[in-house]
Amino acid sequence: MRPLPRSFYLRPTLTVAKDLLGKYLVRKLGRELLIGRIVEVEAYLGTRDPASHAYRGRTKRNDVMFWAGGHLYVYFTYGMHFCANVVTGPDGIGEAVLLRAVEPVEGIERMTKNRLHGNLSVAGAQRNLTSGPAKLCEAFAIGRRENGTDLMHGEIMIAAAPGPKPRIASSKRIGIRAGTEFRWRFYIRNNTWVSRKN
DNA sequence: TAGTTGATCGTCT
DNA sequence: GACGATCAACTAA
Repeated sequence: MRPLPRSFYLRPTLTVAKDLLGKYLVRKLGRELLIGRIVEVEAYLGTRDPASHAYRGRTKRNDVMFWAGGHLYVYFTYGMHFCANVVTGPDGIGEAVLLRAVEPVEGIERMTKNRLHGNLSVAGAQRNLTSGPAKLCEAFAIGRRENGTDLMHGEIMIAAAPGPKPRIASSKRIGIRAGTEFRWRFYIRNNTWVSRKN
């Protein structure tokens, strides 16, 4: 499995966001391989988007958002959770796509163990494993250390996946106060692993 | 089923 | 000193 090339991420952020749906998120963890099919994302458009971490300019926290496309921006929130973004566009613009949910494809046992070690419970069904931005980070063991990871290097990457292009739906973004007028959440229609129905 | 709340801490004001 | 790109447990009806 090979990572998508840098050029994939250097395109307009909304294009990349929709194009990420159906792709594989791949994590090499020692000898184990974790794979999830991306089913839900949100776009954050840098300094022109009031909901974006980059809205008020470059800081120590959001610095990675301003790197060139194809890096991973991981942030800590609510005192306990991590969320992962794919940086998009050329160097210096501060745009990214939040990974909100994936469908587990491979390494489900490892993901379950990772979830048990974290803050969140895996209560009940397997559909709770990766159906939210903090849940998928816990399952894939993505935390502070992974902030700034280059997705070209292979440790964490996004790869092409088999199958037809998924049917895409859009909605308002979740959990934000400003910028609610934009429908920049994209997800695969009728997919069980999407974080909530809409 | 919808709505509310506690947990918990780094970052920015 | 306030609050968040969350989640799960709880309450009410």
